[in-house]
Amino acid sequence: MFSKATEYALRATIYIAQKGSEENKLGINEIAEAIGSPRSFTAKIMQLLTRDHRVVSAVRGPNGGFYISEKSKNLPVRAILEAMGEEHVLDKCVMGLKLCSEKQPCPMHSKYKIIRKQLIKLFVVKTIRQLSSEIKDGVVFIHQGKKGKKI
Amino acid sequence: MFSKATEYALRATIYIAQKGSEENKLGINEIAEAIGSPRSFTAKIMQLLTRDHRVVSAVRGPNGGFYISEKSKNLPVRAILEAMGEEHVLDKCVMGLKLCSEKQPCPMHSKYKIIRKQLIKLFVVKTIRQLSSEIKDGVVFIHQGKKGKKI
DNA sequence: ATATTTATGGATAATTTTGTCTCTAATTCT
DNA sequence: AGAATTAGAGACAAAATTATCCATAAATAT
Repeated sequence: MFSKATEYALRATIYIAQKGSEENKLGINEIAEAIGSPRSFTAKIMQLLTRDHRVVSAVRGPNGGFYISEKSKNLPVRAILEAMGEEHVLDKCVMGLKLCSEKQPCPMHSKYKIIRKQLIKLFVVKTIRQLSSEIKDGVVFIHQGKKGKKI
Repeated sequence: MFSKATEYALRATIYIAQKGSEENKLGINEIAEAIGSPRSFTAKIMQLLTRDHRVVSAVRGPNGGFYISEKSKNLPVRAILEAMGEEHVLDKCVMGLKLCSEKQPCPMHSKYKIIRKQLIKLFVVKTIRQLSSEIKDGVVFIHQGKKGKKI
């Protein structure tokens, strides 16, 4: 559904929200290890999440690291998608039609729009805070996926 | 949600199901133009859809081309995803966790599972035939999308 | 049989996404 | 002030996806 980058962003943000705080900032090494993402790539992603302090905040130097302000924790999960420039995924036509709409619906439109509506709602009503408090004990954030060639 | 390849596969299959028949096979040029996909790339995709005559059938030579048997039209849309090796997209965890489950749910699991269920159902109950009969007049299958760099 | 038409298969190229490395800038501590 | 620590930024590399090209195989028509 989302790109690897956005998956990492979701995991990193929620992990930071749960484990960190302004007093206890988390370093990129800890974050990357915790969520099972490549360190340097994750650092890049953090740059997207931190610019303009929109979602995540960062402080350099000793005892520096990443944290999420209490205010930012009230942002909807969608804010993470926005920071990653993938919020359009929620609105997209299943068949990839640019012009899919009520006026010119693709064959799946009428059925999918109901699902899309719930999907959008999920990302808008759920806040980062709510999600971070929903992490169950023993849940591993690590994902080791591999893909084979298809064509 | 899906790869470009799979989007093209969905569009091509449904287009062929609606416009073609065993008596009136459609050529790759017509198909690619109709659905707004690159010709040669679409030819590759057709190879995936036609192997073992699972979804689409193909005949070479003059008056040859692609068509979908009446039997295949009764296949669920999911069969297209399977031919493209993307059926897992329907089951995937939103956050990309390999081990996301009832036992070890990611923070979005409980809410998303309801949506996922509907998504799976949509792809299983809807047949290619049903979708092909749902194409509204004047609907353009063409999509001209562009992407910018994110990182 | 031959020419024509159409898909097939393989190699290759372009683009995008993912991932790495290194040097720099900011911050803190002593 | 200087050393240490941490994120930031840029160039670069690898891998996956998307796209193109060309020679070949199969089928038809003449």
